[in-house]
Amino acid sequence: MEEFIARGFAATRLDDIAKRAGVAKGTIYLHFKDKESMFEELIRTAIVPLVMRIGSTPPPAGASVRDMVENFARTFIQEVATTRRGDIVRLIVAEGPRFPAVADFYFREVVSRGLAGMRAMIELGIARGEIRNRNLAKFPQILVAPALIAVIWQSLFSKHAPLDAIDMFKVHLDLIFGERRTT
Amino acid sequence: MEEFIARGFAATRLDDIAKRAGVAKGTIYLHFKDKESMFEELIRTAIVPLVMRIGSTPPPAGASVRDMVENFARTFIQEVATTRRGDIVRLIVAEGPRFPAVADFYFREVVSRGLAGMRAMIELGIARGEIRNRNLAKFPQILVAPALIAVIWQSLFSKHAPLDAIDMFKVHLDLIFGERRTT
Amino acid sequence: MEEFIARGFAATRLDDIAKRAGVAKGTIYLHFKDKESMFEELIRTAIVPLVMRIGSTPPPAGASVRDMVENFARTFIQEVATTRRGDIVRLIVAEGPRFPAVADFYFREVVSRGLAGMRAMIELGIARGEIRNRNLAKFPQILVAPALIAVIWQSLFSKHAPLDAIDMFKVHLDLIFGERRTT
Amino acid sequence: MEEFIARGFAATRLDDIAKRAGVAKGTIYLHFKDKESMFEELIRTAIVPLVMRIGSTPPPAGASVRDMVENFARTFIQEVATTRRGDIVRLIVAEGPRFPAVADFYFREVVSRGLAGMRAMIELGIARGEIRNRNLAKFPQILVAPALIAVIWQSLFSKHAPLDAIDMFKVHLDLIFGERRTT
DNA sequence: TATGAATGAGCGTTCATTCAT
DNA sequence: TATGAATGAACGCTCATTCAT
Repeated sequence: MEEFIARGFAATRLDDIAKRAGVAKGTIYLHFKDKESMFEELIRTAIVPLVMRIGSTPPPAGASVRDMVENFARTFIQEVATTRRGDIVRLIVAEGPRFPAVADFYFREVVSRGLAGMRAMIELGIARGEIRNRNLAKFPQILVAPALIAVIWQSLFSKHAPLDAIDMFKVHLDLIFGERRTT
Repeated sequence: MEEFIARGFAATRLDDIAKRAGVAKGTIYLHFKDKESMFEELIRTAIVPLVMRIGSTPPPAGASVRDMVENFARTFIQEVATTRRGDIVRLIVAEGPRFPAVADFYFREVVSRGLAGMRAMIELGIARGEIRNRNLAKFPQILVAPALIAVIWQSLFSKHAPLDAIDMFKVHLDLIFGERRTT
Repeated sequence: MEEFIARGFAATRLDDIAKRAGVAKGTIYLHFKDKESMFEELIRTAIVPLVMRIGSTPPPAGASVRDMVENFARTFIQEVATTRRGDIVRLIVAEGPRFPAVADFYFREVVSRGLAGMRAMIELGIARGEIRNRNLAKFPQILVAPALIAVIWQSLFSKHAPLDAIDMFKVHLDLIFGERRTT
Repeated sequence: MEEFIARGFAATRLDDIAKRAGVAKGTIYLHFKDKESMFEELIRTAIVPLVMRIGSTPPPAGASVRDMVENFARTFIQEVATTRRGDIVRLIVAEGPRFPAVADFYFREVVSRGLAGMRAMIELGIARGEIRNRNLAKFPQILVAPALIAVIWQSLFSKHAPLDAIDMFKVHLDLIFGERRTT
């Protein structure tokens, strides 16, 4: 996976994967049909812990919706956006169009579920009066957009200009939930 | 450029580029040092009209900041996000890490300028009282995040679930500028 | 053996042989030094029953030489030429030049013995007055030539044009022994 | 072609072909789609001069059918059976079953035409009273069988026991046309 | 004796790059 | 300036062979 992340699908050599895995080249073919299916399977298995790592954070009891979303985003940013795992997301963006199976899987397992979860939260926030804008439930993408931006920024521009993703997300939450008096 | 967009750097063959360009393969080397520098130059020259297309929209006289931003976003979404040009952005996200020159150029010419422009608008909005959240000026990324999301969504998931990017952006603007009474 | 017949030496995989034999791949190496010697041994052991099947037909008591030869040829054609066994002969023709040990063995065990037998018959036929051409004893190959042709035809051209090998052989015998009045 | 003859299809390496042809390996792919089609095309183009070499011998004026056939066979044996060209025939026998296109072509261009020519000669021989056995026309294969045997013998057994193919063929002709008084 | 996972040399094929024309 | 045939390094993949169990 590290090799695919570092070089992309086409530029990654089976030789390097084998070397890094500490096995002979032929051994790879005992586990995978070919390079393509290896890539797809690796992505698939890499996504599961990615989702787990996010989903496993239990919402604190008696928490406001804002706290829940903030918790969620903080976990994502700390555990994904600012680590090598974030590059998996970038890898999917990069190779998705040429690997429909990857894009399909990602949409099904991560995107649609994640958005459904976000939508539920938004609706809860609306019901509780924490969120005023009722249309937000139609576009839960807005809620997560800055987190995704953070992932991309990290890979491409962090050395040009560091970005405090958590701070950014808090400002974003202020837009949605209203500004807090204390910051 | 079309070929690079469709297949990525590594999977694109000079043969196909030459065919599409209507020249012989050898002719390419009269204009470019090698495949890498051709890619970098093409990206560079492709970005300019991309920026032009956005920047050229003159702000309507006497417009509110919201109108200006909305105009801007509408142009971007119509002219970039929902067309093949949007894939250039995705291409940069995909190949950027392996082509620092590309990422550098993109940051310098597009991202930093774009964000500076956004920041100026945000500050104008704050000054005029249109925008309440003063912290937004620290993170102009938030302003454009949904537009970028739209680009990525278009490439990867539009066939799974179409996304009305303009509607989404309007909701996003409502978060920033406050909800309009009439929609 | 079936695998070697179907695909030739080089294109046959030990994997398939092991599967067909119902053993693990490694087990093969307990019985054979390597693929080459396995091929040679298999050919050797396959030839024995091939010869047996032909040689075992007892000449009918009081038979004419022509009857003996015809019997012999009929057995060969029915038991070898028109069955999978015939392909062993073709396999030897195909791989012989690259496996001198195979060609040597085949020459020693089958060809020279078979020709010696044919020569004896021809001489008997000449002695009994059944065969007029005394020179035939110098080239017993002529006697069996149509049978070999039948084997090759079967493998290569039977689907283009079927060949009644037994009828052909009878005509051939007519040339040697003189035409019979009744057909 | 020499390489295929010497080693068979599967065991022949493109490297060796390129080396022998004095070109780089990649150059091969400017002329042939892949190894298989190269093999098929080479066989095809090798057969043409093979046929030409035989068919070009003009029948001597006022020749008997026996003379014509003998001439024909002598040319075949001298120009094909006892030279490297004969191995092309053996190669077809060897690889034909795995290359239906080759077997088909060979049947169409060589076998069926050759047999038709032989049949015509036989019928002429019958008409002229040179050949008594009218059934021979049904199996022109018999006429050429010893010539084919000679080809195979040459490849496999000539070092064990040399075979005078021309002498053998004369005896064979004696069987068909009747023995000549003088030899 | 039997296994089958692991090996790695070797093959067919591709494609960026060169250069004689 | 333009060509495109030729190159050959490099890659994905196969498969005969080995060896720890």
